[in-house]
Amino acid sequence: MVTIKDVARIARVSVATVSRVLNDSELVRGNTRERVRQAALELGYSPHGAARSLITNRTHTLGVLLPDIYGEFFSEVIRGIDQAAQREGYHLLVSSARDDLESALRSMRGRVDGLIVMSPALDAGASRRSLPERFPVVLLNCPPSDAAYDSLGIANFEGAHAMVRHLAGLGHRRIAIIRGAEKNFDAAERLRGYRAAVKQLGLDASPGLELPGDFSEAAGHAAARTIVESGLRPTAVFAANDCMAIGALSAFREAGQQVPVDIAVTGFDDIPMARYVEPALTSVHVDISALGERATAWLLDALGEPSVRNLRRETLATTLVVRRSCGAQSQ
Amino acid sequence: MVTIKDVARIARVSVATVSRVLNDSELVRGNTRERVRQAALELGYSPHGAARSLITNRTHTLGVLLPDIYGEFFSEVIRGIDQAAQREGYHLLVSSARDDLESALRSMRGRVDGLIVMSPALDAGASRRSLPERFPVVLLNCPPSDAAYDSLGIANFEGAHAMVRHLAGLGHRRIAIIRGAEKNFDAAERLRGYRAAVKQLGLDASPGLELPGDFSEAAGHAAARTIVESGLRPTAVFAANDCMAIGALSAFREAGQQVPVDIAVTGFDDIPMARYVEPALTSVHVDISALGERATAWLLDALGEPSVRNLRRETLATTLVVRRSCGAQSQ
DNA sequence: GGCCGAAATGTAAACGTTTACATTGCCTTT
DNA sequence: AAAGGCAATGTAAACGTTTACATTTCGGCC
Repeated sequence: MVTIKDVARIARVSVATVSRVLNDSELVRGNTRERVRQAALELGYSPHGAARSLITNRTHTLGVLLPDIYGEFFSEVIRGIDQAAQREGYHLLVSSARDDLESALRSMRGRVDGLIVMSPALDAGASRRSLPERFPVVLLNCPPSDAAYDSLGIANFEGAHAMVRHLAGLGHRRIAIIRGAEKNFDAAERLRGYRAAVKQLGLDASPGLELPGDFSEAAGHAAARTIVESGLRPTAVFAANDCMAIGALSAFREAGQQVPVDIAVTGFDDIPMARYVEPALTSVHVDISALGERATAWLLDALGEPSVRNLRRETLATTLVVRRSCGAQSQ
Repeated sequence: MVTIKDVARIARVSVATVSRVLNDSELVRGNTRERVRQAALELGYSPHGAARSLITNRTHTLGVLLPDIYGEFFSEVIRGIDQAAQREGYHLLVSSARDDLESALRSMRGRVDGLIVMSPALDAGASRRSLPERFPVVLLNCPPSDAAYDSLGIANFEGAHAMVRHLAGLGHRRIAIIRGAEKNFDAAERLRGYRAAVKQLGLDASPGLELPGDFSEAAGHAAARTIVESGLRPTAVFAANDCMAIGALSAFREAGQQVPVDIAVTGFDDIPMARYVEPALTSVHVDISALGERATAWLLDALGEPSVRNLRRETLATTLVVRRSCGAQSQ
């Protein structure tokens, strides 16, 4: 392994000079600068990241902690993060730590300059305590907490509320919801938005209309079957995410129910697939990659000025995307 | 920042002993072991990754270099990698380096123990030369090269060949192909498979039946329009990936052509979306996450025994998935 | 020509670990 | 009781950088 010493030897200078050249210091003569550059190139030298990190206390790496690496959502969010990070020359240390956030966090110490943590579990308070005190962290889609971290999320409540309003506007009075995962913050917020709208608009509010789910396609399928077999007879079904909506679509098709004629179905997230299913799915659009980009921007910001800053807390707006599955005429 | 020295001081032992405890060395008495554990816990100590890497020359991190972080393919492959890596306690340093593989590689020096590189560009020979000589690397979906690296890919040729055979078996004689990106290895192989099958089965082989594409949905849409407007009149269209097939589906629908009655459409990759489009897409299934898992397994293997091993080279089999878009009765 | 200050370069400490080697203490053996 | 051996612990060097500080070089000025 070729080190800075080798370069120094070849260029006939001290290691300090080599280091200076490589870090674009001003105080080295053009002459020697060239000699060093040449030597480095010749030897195919590139500095040892760990050694550099040790002394500078900077890794130029951002840690990304996700509950699970799965599906389109993850893909999009990490794309946004990567884009923003790469622009500033930062690397990404990615880890899916559904089971053990704590240990994942520990093992990232001394490896990253900051963290983007997505842990929508409602009871994650404990693991969050294991974050170092004054370490730059941005929370993604996390329940609001007393913790002193920047926090970024999406407008779950408002999105769900808007969706129910939209359905009500189409004349629906009995709207069922397929709930998201238990203990999931996003799921809880969407449910809250649903309930608020139902109450506000004076819609039918039987507890039976709230079906359990866990964000999986299978759960959507099961919920739709329950609806078909029970006597609930809702005229519309709002699934807490698109996957479940898609599962519901196929269940209804199997049961011989026509969507949207017999029953309207809508989702949440507007994943790319939503526009391709049959019928195309009405959903709540979330700009997922923007979420990642923004989180990264914040984090890099915080890295720049590690002084005490006031907490940032923001909720990204959502927009209703009307397609055929809800039965509205507008395409 | 709490270091090993602090722990040593609190536990009233030397740093060596602390280190030994933390690395599960046998030669420390249960008594002191407990004292150290206690102190570490109390202080919330966790070892500094960079410092550790510097001395051990191990980072416990795998580098993942992708041409682009985009869409389902990436998501799946990285999921496979992550799964396998996590099992062995390895981290993932992910980077999308479409533009500058070279610099991405350099900046990973001293940060990773091995690399998984996916660079399907046909002219990537140059950048590959910038890989350190005897460094563990697994190439993914790369053109075969003289380079001395393990290489893992998918059976593009065979998959395309099988698809054309399948279509021919349904009675099609004029089968068009929407080609993948120029200079892309996978694309070239799929084209080769198409041509071989066409020739072997004595199908119509007009050059006009080979339409340009770049793996994007838009390209598929454009190609389908060309087909509709030209006098080519193929009875089946084989798109080199599912995205393009989906684009073609929508173009045909807009043109009032019924799939599969008027024209059959098939794809490649079998992304999750394929089964949800209307009509469900016949495709060539590739187990993408298995690709990632296997690559990781190889890499970890190589890390274990850095002696001279013979090169591994493997091609993952594909399977035909018949759905409605090709017009076969079998569901 | 000697001196001064600035510019260029060198020297060595520091970063937080691991680990080879040295030291200590204790038990067994004679 | 002395010697020897082994288990437990300590000491310090090493890893490859960066950087504060020391030293050298050099040009210009008197």
